[in-house]
Amino acid sequence: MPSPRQPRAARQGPSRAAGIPDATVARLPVYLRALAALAEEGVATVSSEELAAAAGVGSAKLRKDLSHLGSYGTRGVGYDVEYLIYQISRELGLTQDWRVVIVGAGNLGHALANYGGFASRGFTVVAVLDADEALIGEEIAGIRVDAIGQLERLVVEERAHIGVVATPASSAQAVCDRLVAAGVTSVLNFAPCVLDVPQGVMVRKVDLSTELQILAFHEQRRVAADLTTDGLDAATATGVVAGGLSELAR
Amino acid sequence: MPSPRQPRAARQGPSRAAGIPDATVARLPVYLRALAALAEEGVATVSSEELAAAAGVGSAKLRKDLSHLGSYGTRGVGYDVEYLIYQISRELGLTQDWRVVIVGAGNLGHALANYGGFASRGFTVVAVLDADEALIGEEIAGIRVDAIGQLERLVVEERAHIGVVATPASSAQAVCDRLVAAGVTSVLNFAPCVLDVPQGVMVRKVDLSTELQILAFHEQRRVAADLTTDGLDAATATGVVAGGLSELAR
DNA sequence: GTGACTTTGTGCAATCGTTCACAAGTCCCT
DNA sequence: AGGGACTTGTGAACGATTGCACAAAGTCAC
Repeated sequence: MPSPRQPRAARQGPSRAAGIPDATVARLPVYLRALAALAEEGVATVSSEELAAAAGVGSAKLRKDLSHLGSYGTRGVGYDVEYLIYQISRELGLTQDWRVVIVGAGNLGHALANYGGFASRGFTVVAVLDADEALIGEEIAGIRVDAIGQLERLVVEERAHIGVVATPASSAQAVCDRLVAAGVTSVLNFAPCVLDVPQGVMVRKVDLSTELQILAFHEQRRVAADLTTDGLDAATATGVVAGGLSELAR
Repeated sequence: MPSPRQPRAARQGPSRAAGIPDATVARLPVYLRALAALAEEGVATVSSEELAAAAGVGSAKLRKDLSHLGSYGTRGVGYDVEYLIYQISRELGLTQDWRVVIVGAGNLGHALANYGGFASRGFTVVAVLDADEALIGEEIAGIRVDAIGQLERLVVEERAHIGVVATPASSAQAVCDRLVAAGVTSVLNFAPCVLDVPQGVMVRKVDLSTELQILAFHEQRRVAADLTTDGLDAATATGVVAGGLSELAR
């Protein structure tokens, strides 16, 4: 049997459909935030060097990223802050309002619903849902917590685009399925699990535990390197690590 | 050939020092979680195909990732679940306990301190700090909230490795500086801003707002595509987009 | 022990992303 | 008006990551 064709389903990768690389898209919000801070200070124009420093990237990368949107800078001068804010916002789709449903009103759901950044840039929380009777009726950030049973009705009535899953992992997939069935096409998942979705639905995951584990990896690596300090370079550290592995190589 | 040696620049990128690519490290926690779920179900061995499906990646990628840790599989059979859990845990540094300080006991700090995933895998919250007098003394998940003034003392006394910044953006940089000065070498930043740290300190950012904006980009892209391909199936979306854009067209 | 079957580990090629280096504009000063 | 200083936008080199295809290495049935 020659290569059992992958059923193409549940493919995370969404879109080189239009010419903006995913890596660039992921950085645009950072630029936008840096620009907003500059605008706040009354700065009218920035060079790629300055903006890059504020965003924590290299200037060449920043210029290439922005070049994917168009030629919005002026040579010899830099970028007009307000104009660039507008262009990036437009590209990201922040000029329209996106309606968000949050499922799960536990600690995390509370934090999310109260998060100021939501409203600030075109995102409106239209519903907060939970399965726990005790939470239903509570008001979070001016929004009443509804029963999970209202999910389908609210998604349709409120024409929600984005669903936020802030439930325990055990119910995340079921909640996600219901969100998608009701018409949600983008899901932001805070539950520590992989969500299966039909082709065409976009999922992004925010995972505290994963981030901590990545930090732990680098901490451990640092400690291993420290053991070999005093004039020894990284090559030696590599040796030490390899030695650690060899302990189990047989 | 003059061989233009890279000057070992103080890049953010920390570590090709040892052979594990960053992209692989970022996926190891996902594999670990999938493996834990399998172990829970009593599964003893998995093939790369099965594990890859559970983790949402391709099987070739998974095998290449695991090959960076060593040869822990058995050809013709697959991977022993328990053994692989142990190996990945060890590589990630989860076999030792990492002490975590959380700064900010607002909504997010509460959620983080209560997050079960912390304790489950080698992470111990040793302190929760806040500047708000009203919160000090409160107990979250069995830990008393201390005043921000205790930061330096607690980091040193508790020998904390990792700092979690869950404060407003306005105080994030100051808090981060104090954490680093006190001896923290890894920072997990939830505040919506870029943190400057000295060379050698690792920062990772978790940013809700960024994730939402990335989703918005793809939503917008999808809607635009629907306009060209589909007929008037998504009449509502059509109206919304046209309206949203026209509002800014002048 | 043998042969059929399964699955890993990996060289290779293609793709994707980053960095360098510089021509082409723009502004300012004289 | 012209020259010098500065900055963008981008071709090209480089490096990292992904996906393919298959030999090597094991298991299982008999």
